[in-house]
Amino acid sequence: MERTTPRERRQAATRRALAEHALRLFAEQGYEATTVAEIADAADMSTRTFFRHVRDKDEAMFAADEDAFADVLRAAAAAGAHAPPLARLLHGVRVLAAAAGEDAEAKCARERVLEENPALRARDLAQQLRWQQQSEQFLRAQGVDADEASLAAGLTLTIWREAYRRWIAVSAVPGALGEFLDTVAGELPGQVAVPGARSR
Amino acid sequence: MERTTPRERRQAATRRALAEHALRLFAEQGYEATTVAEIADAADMSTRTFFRHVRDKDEAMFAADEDAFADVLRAAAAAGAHAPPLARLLHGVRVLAAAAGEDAEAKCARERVLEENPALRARDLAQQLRWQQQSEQFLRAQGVDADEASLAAGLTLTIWREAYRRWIAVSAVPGALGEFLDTVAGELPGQVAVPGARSR
DNA sequence: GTCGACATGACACATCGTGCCACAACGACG
DNA sequence: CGTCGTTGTGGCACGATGTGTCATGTCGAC
Repeated sequence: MERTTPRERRQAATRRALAEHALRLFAEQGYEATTVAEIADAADMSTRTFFRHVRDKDEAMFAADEDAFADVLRAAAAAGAHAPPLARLLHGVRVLAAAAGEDAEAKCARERVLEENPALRARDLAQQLRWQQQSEQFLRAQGVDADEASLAAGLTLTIWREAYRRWIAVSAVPGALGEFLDTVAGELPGQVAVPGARSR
Repeated sequence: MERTTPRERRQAATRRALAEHALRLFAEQGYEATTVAEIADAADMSTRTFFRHVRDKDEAMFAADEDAFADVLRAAAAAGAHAPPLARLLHGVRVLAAAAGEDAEAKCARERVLEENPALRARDLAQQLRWQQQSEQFLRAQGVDADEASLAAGLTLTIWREAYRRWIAVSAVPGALGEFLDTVAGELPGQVAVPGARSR
């Protein structure tokens, strides 16, 4: 059932507000030029309280994403254990694709900020790695072989990233991200068919 | 011909020394517990000079890796433009596998440090992304279609990471990394064959 | 109304990273 | 021989980040 307490809801709202203000300020005046005090001011809190809600300045921008991934695994579980591991995970990330389509403008702004700030890009990649590891654990919990689970999770992330890249390249046309996921997944066999294991 | 000036060689040596001391100190006493002053002391320089050789504390550990990737693209170019894009890049990363086999202990220590410090892990991922982008540009310069180049570069990185993970899992047995590369590449067709593009 | 758990603020503090100036080594040039 | 410019380095001050600690406020339970 997953009841959420008022306290949890209030904290989630605070994180969402922090993420919005951080993204806006970073986009407007740059990451380095924005101080923690400014973000905290925008969100009506002291800097000390700021650091109680997010670990550091970087995390302000990603604070809201933390909770977005549980839906992916829920959808993946709904795909059923009869499907191939990669297909299960792909079914899950379609949920993420639908959610991203909701606020395409924010995703573009976010991507511009990541582009210009290697530190934030690094943070983003680290978050994706955590998602990959959670996906791998999910598959293993469903009985998938360890190596196969790891590779499938890695491939899923690669497909997601490539589809996302193409989606941003076309200015995040609503709904197109899901189609790109299918397109990229369809290109995989052609990529891997020939080279393979030249086992000596 | 690529002649290196004495100045360049001296700076490279300094970066290598910084990387060794940083990795050792991070492994011994932890990343957070190690101050810039300690690393600088170990390398016989002031903190001010430390920041003239590396951008920040993180980069101290990665300072030596910067130059390692050119060899990969050289080897990839040697594979010839008749091979499929993925095969070309895989041929390149085998060079990296051979180099990594030289100092397996250092790679294990490094991996332990990365494991325990999300900030360093993030930095590592960002470096891998830069390599991926350079690989993509390399393929495009060879006439490969943009989307195909991007996907091939992403797949290569996924294969590398999975092979590297398995190599570390067996305590970096000398020479095994190259074999893992072939193994993982050989598993790809089985992973992608079935799920593919369920185009509606 | 009182109590306890929790959120917040204020202050001090260590550390990080940079701007600026000073000093030393070294070669070029008159 | 002396002066200049370049390069590498250290010292110092400073803004900014992030944390420990204590004090205050808020809110529900009783």
